[in-house]
Amino acid sequence: MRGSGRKTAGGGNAGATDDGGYAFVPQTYDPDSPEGLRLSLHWWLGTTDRMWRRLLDERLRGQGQTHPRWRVLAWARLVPGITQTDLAQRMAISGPTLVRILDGLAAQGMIERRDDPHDRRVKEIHLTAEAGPIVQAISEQVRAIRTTVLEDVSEAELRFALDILARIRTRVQALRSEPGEPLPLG
Amino acid sequence: MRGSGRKTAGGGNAGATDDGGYAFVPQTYDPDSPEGLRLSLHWWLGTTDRMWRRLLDERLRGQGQTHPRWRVLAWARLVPGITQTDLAQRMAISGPTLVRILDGLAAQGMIERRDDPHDRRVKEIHLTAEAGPIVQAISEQVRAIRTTVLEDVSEAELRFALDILARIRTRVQALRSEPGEPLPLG
DNA sequence: CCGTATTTGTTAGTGCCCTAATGATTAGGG
DNA sequence: CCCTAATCATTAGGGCACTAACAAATACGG
Repeated sequence: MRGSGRKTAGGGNAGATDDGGYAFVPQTYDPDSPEGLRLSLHWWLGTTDRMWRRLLDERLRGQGQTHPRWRVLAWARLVPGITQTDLAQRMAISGPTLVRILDGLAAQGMIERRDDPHDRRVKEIHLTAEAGPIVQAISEQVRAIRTTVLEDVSEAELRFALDILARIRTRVQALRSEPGEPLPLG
Repeated sequence: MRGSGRKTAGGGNAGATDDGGYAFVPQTYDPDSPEGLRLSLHWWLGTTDRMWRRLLDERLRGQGQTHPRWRVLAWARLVPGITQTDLAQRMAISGPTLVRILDGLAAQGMIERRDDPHDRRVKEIHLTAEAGPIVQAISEQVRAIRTTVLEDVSEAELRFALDILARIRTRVQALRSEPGEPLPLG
């Protein structure tokens, strides 16, 4: 079927099952060694997230939306009149990135930017009247997908996974704070 | 400092610590409820991956590289003469995406595309001579970062996390195979 | 009160990711 | 043999993410 064997040296724990092309892990190490486990976790963390996001984008495309656009709509419903700076922080994206997403949603007529009466620098984000039922429908759909995706993970396992992720983030942040010495090769 | 309190309704489990703006979780539910746990896991799965990737991009920028570019270089070293189709599958990205990355690396003189002598459609990807020491240095740096990031996660926990991620992917794939019924709202 | 610093949102430019469509080449069936 | 189907790489175009630089407005210190 796929990958006719040409130049297929090295790693990859691909079995016989067709997983849509997500089997390969670039491992030069024993997959059961600590080093191989760490490599695998990095790989599958990113790959699992990307697959999940792709599923959402696929389902939302029928409603003319995408995952980032949907997140804006969800926040705009939860906090009517939210400012762009606040929104960007909550979504953990930069200001310019948010501007593009808002431009697209405004062009669709889903949101509108209103001037803040107290501070003329600020703009309030509001859902339009037409957006209401669409946001409601997407909300239920997204929740159903999330429930199904995590159906095989118990509550205790969810807490444990969250704890592991938090430990990883702590280390990542510690490294980001460090200067990061340059490599010794011009 | 940040988020002066204007229109700060709804969720967010932001504490007093400055975490760089990654604290907000869009929760309309009790964070300790199963629903809130599922929402949190989805959020932190994506956020943790993005933070880790950003750290790598930041450290690799000094070498004129990025995370995706580095992954190409790693594969090209492991499988000399790998084809673009094979490479795209192993990286789990699309063909056109890979073409752009290869264009950038070729412009840097890090890789070169050679014609396959047996099949004139195919092109072999090879590292250039100058790339060798750079790839070696980056390899060690990336491995060191990965080891540090996962320092607080035991081997048993790594296996457990990999198992949970695999269960999630199984469900995601099952949903992607389904037709995905359209929402009932024009 | 005035000049400077900060905040808000924008544009410009780069990179990565996708789908759809195209050209070139190879493989296969009648 | 020839015509069609499949495969490999590319181009075209859209969306999301970033940094850098900027205009407008507000806040603040002297």
